[in-house]
Amino acid sequence: LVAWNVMISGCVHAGQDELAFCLYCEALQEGCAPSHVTFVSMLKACSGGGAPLEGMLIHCDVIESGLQGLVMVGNSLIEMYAKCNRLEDAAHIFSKLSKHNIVTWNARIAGHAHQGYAGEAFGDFQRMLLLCVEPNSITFISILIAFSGPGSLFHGKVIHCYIVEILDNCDMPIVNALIDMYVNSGSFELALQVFNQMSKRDIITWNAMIGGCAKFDRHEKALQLFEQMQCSGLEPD
RNA sequence: CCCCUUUCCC
Repeated sequence: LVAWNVMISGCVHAGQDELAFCLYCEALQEGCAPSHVTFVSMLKACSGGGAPLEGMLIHCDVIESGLQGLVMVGNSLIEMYAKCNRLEDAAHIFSKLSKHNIVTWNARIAGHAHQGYAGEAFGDFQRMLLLCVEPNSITFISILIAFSGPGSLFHGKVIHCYIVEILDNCDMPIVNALIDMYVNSGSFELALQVFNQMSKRDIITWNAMIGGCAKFDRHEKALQLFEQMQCSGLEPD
């Protein structure tokens, strides 16, 4: 079983979703009982390709296996339905899951955020805080995605302040998400301000900021940053 | 083998 899981998760990581399906079917035909690891990988394969029908088939197998109560499996089901644009089904899984951990909340917040339901995402965020679930980096990134759009600059700033207030040092992915939020919310100046204040930058930081320059027609600034990036020793990708 | 996340592509 572990051998099957290694191959299946390997395919999913490599983006070979259909191959993962073939292997999954073969494993079943050989009488192998899938484990929660198998399901997590297979549900990810369905999310990646936006394959709700396959996802539902896997969901049926999950129920048959009796593993549907495991929080990891539930989280993967929520993610799969959210990525297949089926937020109602994701919500249904969420409500039936007795144990919600930080990943469960993050999956829901990210699901709402990516589909433009900023209010829902923020509501989830507030509810998890009320339940005293500690937000982590991924929570903050997900809520920033919710407010990455025209007209949400104010909310984005509020979240930014909140993050600064409760975190003494944000890690790079959060700051990268902040830059992206400001770019998409229409404030090039604030994005640049955050960028300039960073002590460390990775390739995503540079890409986000250079892409931001392009969106605001600041081509000379984009070129300048591009050169600066290479001076800092990073290769463009 | 082990669930959620940020740039770009789609």
